[in-house]
Amino acid sequence: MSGNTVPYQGDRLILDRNYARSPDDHLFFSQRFEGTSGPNDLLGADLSFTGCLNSSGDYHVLESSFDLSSSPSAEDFFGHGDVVAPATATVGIAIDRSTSGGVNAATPNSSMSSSSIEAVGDEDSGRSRKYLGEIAKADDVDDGTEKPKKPIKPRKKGEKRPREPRFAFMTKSEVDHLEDGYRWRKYGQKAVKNSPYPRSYYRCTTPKCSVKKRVERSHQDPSIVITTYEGQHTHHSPATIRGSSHVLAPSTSMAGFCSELLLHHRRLPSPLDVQLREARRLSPQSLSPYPATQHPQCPPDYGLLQDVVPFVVHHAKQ
DNA sequence: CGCATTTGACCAGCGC
DNA sequence: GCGCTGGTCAAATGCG
Repeated sequence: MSGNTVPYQGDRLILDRNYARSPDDHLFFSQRFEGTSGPNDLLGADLSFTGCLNSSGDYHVLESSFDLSSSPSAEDFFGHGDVVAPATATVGIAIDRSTSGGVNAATPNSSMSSSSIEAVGDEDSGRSRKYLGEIAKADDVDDGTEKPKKPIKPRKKGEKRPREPRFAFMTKSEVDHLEDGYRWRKYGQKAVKNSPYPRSYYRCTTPKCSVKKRVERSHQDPSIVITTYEGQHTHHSPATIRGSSHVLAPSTSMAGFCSELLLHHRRLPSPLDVQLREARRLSPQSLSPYPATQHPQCPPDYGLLQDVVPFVVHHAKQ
């Protein structure tokens, strides 16, 4: 795209490349921004930094994610209809590590995307592993010997571990683990190379739900939390069942993403709002066609939320 | 007591 | 083959 993206490319690319360690990680972006970017241009430039106002990294981050209206593939990703304005401190990064080779939109919900979402690989490699481990343990009982600490994994040689579709995004937040309406159990934490902040691993506590998410802070900007969802929820959000959320929770990781946006957004500081208004003023055509408080599908009092929520709800209902 | 978190160890994949 | 790193497991521990 244009050269004005270059100055901001640096730290953001570093940040994101920490995520995209394998070619598969790039898949989604490569496809989504095909024609505007080289295949290895992870997100940089081509995520349209139009309307950048100043050197605020956060703001550019916003722009990169939600300037969907100017992206030729915005509808490919979010489905047809309204486009959301960059009115949140959360930054979308789509990662699809599907091994199916297709362009699985990382939004595993037909209501959000017309792309077919196929089951990717086995149900849950980790769970399968555990399951196999349990079998191995059962076998160990027979010989009466001290069982090995780790189960034997009969995975075939050269068989690549299948990956669930992933969807990652960045959120400016002081808390690491954002509420998204689902219940998560932390099952691990690891130090991340080149980052002083550990990465936490969470798994949905709902039985038979294989969704996982990773949460880590950006070492570039510690105020940014990077959350990566993997897999699809097989159930509704408990929060939705309780009727405590505006989000319709269509049982997808995208729904989790959206609800997280929503929930988190209520904690955002107001300066962001100022930035966004200014962005609209300077570059209205690249942003939402609607004023921040007058989105046609949303009551006027939601403030910035409506730039995100109506879009989500609208598509979730379809 | 049941559930969640912590944490050290293990394993797979990848690059050299 | 080896080492590094990410991802996961599971026992120990904490907490309500």
